[in-house]
Amino acid sequence: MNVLKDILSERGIRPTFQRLTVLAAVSENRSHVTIRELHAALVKKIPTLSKTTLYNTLELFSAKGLVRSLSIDPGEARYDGVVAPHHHFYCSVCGRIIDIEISCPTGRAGEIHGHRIDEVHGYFKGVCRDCLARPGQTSVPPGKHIPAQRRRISHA
Amino acid sequence: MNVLKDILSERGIRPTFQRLTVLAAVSENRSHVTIRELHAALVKKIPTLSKTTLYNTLELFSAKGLVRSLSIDPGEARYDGVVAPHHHFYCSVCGRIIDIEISCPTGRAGEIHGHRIDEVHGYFKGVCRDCLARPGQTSVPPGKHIPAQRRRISHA
DNA sequence: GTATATGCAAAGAATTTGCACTATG
DNA sequence: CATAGTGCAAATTCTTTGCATATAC
Repeated sequence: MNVLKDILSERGIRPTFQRLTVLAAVSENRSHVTIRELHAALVKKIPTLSKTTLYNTLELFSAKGLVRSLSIDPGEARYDGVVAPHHHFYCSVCGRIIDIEISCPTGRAGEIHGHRIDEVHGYFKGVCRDCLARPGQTSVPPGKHIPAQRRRISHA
Repeated sequence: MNVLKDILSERGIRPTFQRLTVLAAVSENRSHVTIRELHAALVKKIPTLSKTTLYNTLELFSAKGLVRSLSIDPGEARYDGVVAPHHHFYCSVCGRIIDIEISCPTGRAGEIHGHRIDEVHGYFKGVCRDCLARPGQTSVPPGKHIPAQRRRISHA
């Protein structure tokens, strides 16, 4: 647990209890959490935790390169604890995000046409293997956006 | 103008005046418009045009492959009239989106690890050439998100 | 002790929904 | 005429802001 404290200190971030808890959650968890999910999970440990703190903390972490902010899910930001270059697959049926382990050679350049590149994002949209297999869901039209509220499908 | 009508009819979309106007605007305009921008531009032609219709129309067009919905700009969806595969560059200072004319070979596959791929999105975040050149703006920290309201910078 | 972080409540903005009205085939 | 599209207003949801309190150094 002192490792996390060092990670923050090294980057000039005050290691508060909230920040350490968030960093632990995002690092362990291999998933791509939303503020909402993270808040729901962490209020169990910190009952007074506010979403404001989560917004502040995750933007700070993102600026310091500790997490990556994903704009895949329309209408809700997601955060990835894995900073190493990789791509993502977004399932338009269940809303799940799956890691795709390829990296873009072009992004390494650091600049394109004079524009400074800070981040490289690659993602694919479609229907995931599980949703394709699930009967009655096979004919989902491409490009259809499913709002967050009615997208909760368990992949048990 | 009858060409646009045919484009819609061919895909089983009723060619209403609103839809034809939207299709014309998105096709001509090489930019990546938001609902807000599109509404501001089109109320001049159709004073009664509602944002609801724009949301409906653009989602329909996206589902039919006439436009591509971009989730690059955090907090606001953008629509691209160019469907051909290409990437995008998002400037975190001015919020502008610039086309990057490279295409991803992996995306052509149609499927990855059993997941069906409908769309391929690649984008880079950073600071654009113009904003780098503008004095006093050169030290923008990477990853910082600028809300839409205070991001209006003219590139005249 | 001072600067910074947290948390609450309220404000702001994008998107969705319900329903009456209108236009298309 | 019947079906499908449009538009208004209200509701929802995500995100940001202001300020008082609490915490780290």
